[in-house]
Amino acid sequence: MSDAPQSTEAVDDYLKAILELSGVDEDAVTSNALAEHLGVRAASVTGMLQKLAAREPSFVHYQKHYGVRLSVVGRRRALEVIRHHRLLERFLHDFLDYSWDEVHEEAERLEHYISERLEDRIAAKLGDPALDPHGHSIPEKDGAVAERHEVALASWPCDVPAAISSVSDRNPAELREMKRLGLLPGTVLVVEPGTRAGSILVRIGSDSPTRVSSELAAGIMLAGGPR
Amino acid sequence: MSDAPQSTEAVDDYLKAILELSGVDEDAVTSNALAEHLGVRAASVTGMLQKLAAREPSFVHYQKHYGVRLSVVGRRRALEVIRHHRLLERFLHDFLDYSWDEVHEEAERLEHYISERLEDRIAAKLGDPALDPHGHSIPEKDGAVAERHEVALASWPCDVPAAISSVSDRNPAELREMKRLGLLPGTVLVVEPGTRAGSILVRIGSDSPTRVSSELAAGIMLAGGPR
DNA sequence: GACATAATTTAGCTAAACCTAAATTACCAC
DNA sequence: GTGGTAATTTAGGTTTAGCTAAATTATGTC
Ligand SMILES: [Mn+2]
Ligand SMILES: [Mn+2]
Ligand SMILES: [Mn+2]
Ligand SMILES: [Mn+2]
Repeated sequence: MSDAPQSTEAVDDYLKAILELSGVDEDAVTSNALAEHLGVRAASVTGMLQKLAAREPSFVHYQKHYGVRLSVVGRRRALEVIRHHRLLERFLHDFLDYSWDEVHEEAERLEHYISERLEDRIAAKLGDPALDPHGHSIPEKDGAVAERHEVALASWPCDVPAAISSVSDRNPAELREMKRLGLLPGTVLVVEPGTRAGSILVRIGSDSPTRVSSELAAGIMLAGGPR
Repeated sequence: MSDAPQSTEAVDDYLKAILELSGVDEDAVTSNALAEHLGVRAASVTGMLQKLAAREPSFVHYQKHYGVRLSVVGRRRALEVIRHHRLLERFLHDFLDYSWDEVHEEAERLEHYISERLEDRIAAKLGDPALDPHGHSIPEKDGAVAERHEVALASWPCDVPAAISSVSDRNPAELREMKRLGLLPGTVLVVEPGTRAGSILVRIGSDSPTRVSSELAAGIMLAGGPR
């Protein structure tokens, strides 16, 4: 029933960015990295980090000149917004005929504005999905996240089969290209020895190998192959 | 492809309020009426009206001390937002199990943030509906609005049958009460002579008459009965 | 025609969230 | 340890949208 939103779109986006950039080991994130990721100036980041640290309860632990980490509360909110984002992507894709390169932009805005009720109804309609259309796992309502070991395609060894576990949803053109090449979550592939600087040679099933540019490969994450 | 939104949530809400308050004959709307409707101070309204008038292209025609009217552009945007609102209400109600007293609040926020694409997909999914769950007509994509003659229940003559055409969606408790009493859009009723100050006696079909409070009645609009 | 009252506007302030330009600080090399 | 460079913060400014308090304007009444 309370009407005062606990956070704004900008705050949400900072929290998500800190979570994403801090990685699995939850390193401190630098102002510059955040500025780059969010497309704002470093000075603006400093201003926001000071506010995020100052609020009660605090969303981050911030040490001037040494970077920022999420507090428990901040992490909780970041995961909530990511849950919104991924549920929305799944919903737009499965129920409203969005293609997988269209969902991200729409979800990026709406994630901040849907209520708990809508979140729950969408999750129910979808049957509580575990993954979004790009293979990213959807945090549980209580903030639990499925642990997964992912390795970038670029650093996967040759001749060891692996399945694509997820792909970056940031660039629509790249997503269309991945789809064209058959590089979808779940696809099993083998990296071939013919790797050159600037591209990687990849075989899917028994087809002839495909050359995947480094930019495209950078967005592709693998899980250990079928054992 | 352009990313700069033409209006903000606040601007949208002012435009909608001006449209609603100016009525069918499009009277000028006073600052006080807007302040009341929007829940802000009259001074804030003046400030906003000056901005709405000053922008290029202007959203309103504003004469200080004499009220405000929508420009063609402003009216166009107001109708666009109302289309979003009513499509969202219909969608939440029909596809996501929202009850008719829950839809308004959610739509009130989301109406400002859905893209043209999502608007179109929702409309398609619903089969281009003409009415929202409260009986209000949904403006067409080109801004056309179906003309309807509506009369308040309070000023309808006795013993002349009429159908409920729409009900106010502003108050969830009132909506639940209307539903309990069977006062839904499409319901045919007759006003009985037993009208007292504070309430109206209404007969639905061949049931025994129901007493409807003035507050509830104030939200109920009728169309001419079956001829 | 002058006044009281109500409606409305102006003036000056606040909070978010951004910006640029100018410090400041950390840290690496020598 | 002293510099130099890159990273970061501070200082000061903008825009949007609200606020309060103090004018100002419109208008109905005598
Ligand atoms: Mn976002
Ligand atoms: Mn995604
Ligand atoms: Mn609104
Ligand atoms: Mn409605």
